[in-house]
Amino acid sequence: MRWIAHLDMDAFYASVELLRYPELRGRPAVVGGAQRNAPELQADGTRRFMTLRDYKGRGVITTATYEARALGVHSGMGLMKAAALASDAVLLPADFQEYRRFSRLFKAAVAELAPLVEDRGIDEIFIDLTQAAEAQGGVRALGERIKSRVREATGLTCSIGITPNKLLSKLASELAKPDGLTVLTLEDIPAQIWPLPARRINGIGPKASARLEALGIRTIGELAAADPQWLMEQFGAHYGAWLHDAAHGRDERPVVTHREPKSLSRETTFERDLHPREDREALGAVFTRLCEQLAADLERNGYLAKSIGVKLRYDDFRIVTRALTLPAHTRDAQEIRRCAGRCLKKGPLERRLRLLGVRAGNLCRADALPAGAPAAERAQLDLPLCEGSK
DNA sequence: TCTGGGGTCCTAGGACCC
DNA sequence: TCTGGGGTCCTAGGACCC
Repeated sequence: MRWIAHLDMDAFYASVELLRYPELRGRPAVVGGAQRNAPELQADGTRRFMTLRDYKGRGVITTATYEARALGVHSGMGLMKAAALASDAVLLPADFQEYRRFSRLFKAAVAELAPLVEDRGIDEIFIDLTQAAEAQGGVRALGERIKSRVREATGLTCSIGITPNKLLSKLASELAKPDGLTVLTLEDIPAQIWPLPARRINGIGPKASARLEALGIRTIGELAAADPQWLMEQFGAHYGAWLHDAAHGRDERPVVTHREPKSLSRETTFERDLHPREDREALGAVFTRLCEQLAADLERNGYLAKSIGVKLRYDDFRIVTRALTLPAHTRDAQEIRRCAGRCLKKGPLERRLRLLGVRAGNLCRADALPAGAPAAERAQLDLPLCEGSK
């Protein structure tokens, strides 16, 4: 029997901003948009904040304070749409460097008490508490200690769910937000989990939940009661079987403390849609910059890529991807640019583009190329051709 | 008032090889 | 004239997550 915790920082980006601007506490505020919205200091020493009313552009909300959520705005919502609902809400520019700093702080604080931590992005982790809880007075006591340590280290609150697996813990952490601690056992599933909407399960998104609803299934309990054979007919063997297991709270996935990235990418949405031919110059400049950023990312993280791809989002929001595999691994900006250019030529180029992205896939660690790697790859690394590597 | 940026995994068809 | 079975790699799209 395992004890797995899911820890979720409460309104993370917005809460980090409130540490900087405590005068905003209690006011609806959202994080999103670009750097140009930074609050300006006035002559009397107070800060003048931009509100959603003042915003013009294509940004979305990354995080909303609970006060802003009460007005109906939520992450992922376009800022222009949010302005219609909460025009007086303060708009703060996203400062990812600062969020990453706080992310490292809270993760380090947790690791002091329980070292088996799995990263789930900037503001979430899974923790395997099975060993640590025995030595530290049980799961609930350890959960409380983790919350205190996170608060000491960051000044921020988090919500924790502790159950026998990841799937249930992810659900449980949301049950008492913000600043909550929920411990569930398998016996609690019917009373605590089955009444929840099926959409709350990690892995049931908008499409699947709409299809379930059309089939008369709204709650996790209704999903649990559905015939597994029938689910497999409706959703395919793999996903259908998973839906059945998930609804019954079954999940054996381990907590994984380290993972190698499979791809790195850079993309940007233009302020106005660009036409591949009419705006060739502007598009080419952006394209080159994305390739240079991607090359720098590969270099900084110590990876080489063997496949390069582009992503195009047209003005009608349709997405097309094109990719090519290289003869040898690379992290050279010019080579990436050439390859991405060839990919771009494959895509339909009649419509205006809203977004352009470049992706590096098929990664390998720069220090892990086999000794017999082709000369071109070794030349990239400035390694002598005769020296063998491990 | 149109909807960011960075990822993962799965599926499916075609090429190519034995 | 008609027609195997398996395996891997590559490409493209789509659902989903934070």
